[in-house]
Amino acid sequence: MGRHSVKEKLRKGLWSPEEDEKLYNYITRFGVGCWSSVPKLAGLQRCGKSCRLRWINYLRPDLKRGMFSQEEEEMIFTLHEVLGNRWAQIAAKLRGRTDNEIKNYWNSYLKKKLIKKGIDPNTHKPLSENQVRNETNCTDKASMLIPQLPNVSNSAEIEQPFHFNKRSFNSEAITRQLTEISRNQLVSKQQVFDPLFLYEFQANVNPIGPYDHQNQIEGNTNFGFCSMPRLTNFEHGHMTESDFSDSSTSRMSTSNSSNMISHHSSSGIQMNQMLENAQELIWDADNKIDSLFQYPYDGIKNEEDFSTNNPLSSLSQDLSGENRDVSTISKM
DNA sequence: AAAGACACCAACCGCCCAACC
DNA sequence: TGGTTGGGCGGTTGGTGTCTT
Repeated sequence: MGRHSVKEKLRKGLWSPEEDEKLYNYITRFGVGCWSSVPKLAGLQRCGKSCRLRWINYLRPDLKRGMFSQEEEEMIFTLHEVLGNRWAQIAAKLRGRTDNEIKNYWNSYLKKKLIKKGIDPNTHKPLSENQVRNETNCTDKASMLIPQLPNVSNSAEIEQPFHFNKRSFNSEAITRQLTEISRNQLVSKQQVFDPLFLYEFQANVNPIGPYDHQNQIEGNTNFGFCSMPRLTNFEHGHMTESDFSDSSTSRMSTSNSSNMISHHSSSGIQMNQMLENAQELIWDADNKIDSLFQYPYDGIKNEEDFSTNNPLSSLSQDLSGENRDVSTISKM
């Protein structure tokens, strides 16, 4: 930071749709070479670092965003127990999620949930009674805001409407969903090609092939940027019920959207074993996690096994006893 | 209806490390 | 070998929306 010239007037704060468009167009066209040169080449009044962050946390086409699935919550919980606050490493195991997103989710939701369960979010060990009392006092209001939901042990139950409070069902949340939809519209138009292509040509920038990126970009000139989540997209009046459910369904169907996740998920036995393996390798977190995920995955093939054998299952169920997805709300 | 409290999250900050010269 | 630069990361902040009183 602070390495740019003081004379330069660099913008800060929220990104405008125009800025997003410039950055997106530039990266999709030329890939990422040197972040420090990106703003200049893309015509942005931002520092390279800011561009990088914006791309990684928001514009990247392979971002999943939306609500976290049960599997993802379990993954985060398990990984955090082993890795601690190494959000980047945790994010690396959750494709489509950013470290920032996971960090925020942890701090705003999972942490409180753990405390409420009497578990120290730092150590993942039970809090003493005093600690529980103190923590609970500190987070009473927050706890009350966390929806009290029935445990969900199978996907069918997830489909059922969950109890929600005002906070879990508000226009802000929906607006975020809509923003996500808008962003997806942008991205989906790009996904006539390999969604991961960017990574490929980041490594080997070639604006021409193997894809004709220019044509793709030019063919996508009418995508809608929506960079400021809370200011979008009602005003456009484009949100139809089908839009809404389509998008939420895509997130809701964890069998689809979390294929990537289930790729990392496993049966309870495997998960248990993985955790044990990981804990034995505590001196080397990277190796630990790699060992966690070195097993072949074919999704959670037996959720009963998972629930029965995974020591974290009861918590996980409680943690993710809801699938806080607007699709369930939309059914109400 | 208004003001304060609270929650969420995008973005920033500052540090660290590796690569380069 | 030491200085500079760029990228990555975790912690923190500030803006905004919602809820409560």
